[in-house]
Amino acid sequence: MSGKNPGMDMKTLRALAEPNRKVIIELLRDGPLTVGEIADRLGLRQPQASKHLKVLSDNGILEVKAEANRRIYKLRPEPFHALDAWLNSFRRVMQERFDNLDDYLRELQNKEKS
Amino acid sequence: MSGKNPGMDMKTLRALAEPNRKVIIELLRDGPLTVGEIADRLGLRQPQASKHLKVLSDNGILEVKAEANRRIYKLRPEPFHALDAWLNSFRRVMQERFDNLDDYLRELQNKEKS
DNA sequence: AGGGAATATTCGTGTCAAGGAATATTTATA
DNA sequence: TATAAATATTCCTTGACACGAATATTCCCT
Repeated sequence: MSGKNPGMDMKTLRALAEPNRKVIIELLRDGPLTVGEIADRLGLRQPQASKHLKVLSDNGILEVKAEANRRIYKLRPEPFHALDAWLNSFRRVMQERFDNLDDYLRELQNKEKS
Repeated sequence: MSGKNPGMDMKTLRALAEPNRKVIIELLRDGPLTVGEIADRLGLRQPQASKHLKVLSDNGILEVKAEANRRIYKLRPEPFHALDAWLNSFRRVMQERFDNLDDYLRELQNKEKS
C-alpha cells in the first residue's frame, strides 16, 4: 500500500535512449519548433526528423499542433514528471546512506547456517 | 559559460532503457544483491542476469564486490545524480509556464516577412 | 489550376543487441 | 582431490530499429 512504485514507463526511457531524439528533446527545452527547424539544427534530413518526432509523439513525450503547412512540436510535461517521480524513489541511493555492504555480508552469513 | 548543459550520458539512458535492467535497478534500490538472487527474483537464467549486470557495471551504474564465490552488485549514486541534474534542466517544461504557442506563432509570422 | 513548400509514409537494407545453449572459471565442500 | 555451487563468457540466431531513398500528402501562393 505505502510503497507503491512510481512505475516509470519503459516507453519513455526507450524513446529517450536514442541520440537524435535526446537532442531533439534538449532543443525543445527552449520552446516549440517546427519539423524543418529541428531537422536543420540537428543536421538531419527531414524524413528522419519526422520519424523521430513520430516516435516521441507516439510515446507521449511530444505534442503537435498543426499550423497550416507546418507542424509545431513541443514537449509535454507529464513524462518528465513521471521520470522525476521515479528518480525520487532512488533518493536513498543518491544519499549513499543506504547500503553498508557489511550488513549484507552478515546477513549472508546467517542464511548459510541452513 | 553560464548555460552549460548537465550533459546526460547516452550510456546511462541506453542501459536503463531495457526492461530487465530497469527491474534490476529497482530491485537494487532496496540494497545490494548477488547474481543468483537477482536472477531468481527476475525469473531470469543466470547467464542473462550476468550479461545485464555486466552492461550496467560497464556503464557505471553498478559496482561489484567479489565476496568469495559470490559477486555482490549495488547501485552507484553518480548516474542518478547526473540524471537528476539533466532532468532539472527541464524545470520550465515541467512547470508548463514556458511555451505559449502564440508567442511562437507570432515569431513565425515575423520571420515570414523576409 | 498548377507549382512549390513543408511534412509524412513506405520500402528495403544493414547493424546491433538480447536471448538460448553450451562451456569456462573460480571457490567452497565433502 | 573430486564434486558441486556461483558466476562469467562464447557462439549463434533472431528481431528490432535507424537510416537512405523515393514517394505521397497537404497546404500555400501566383
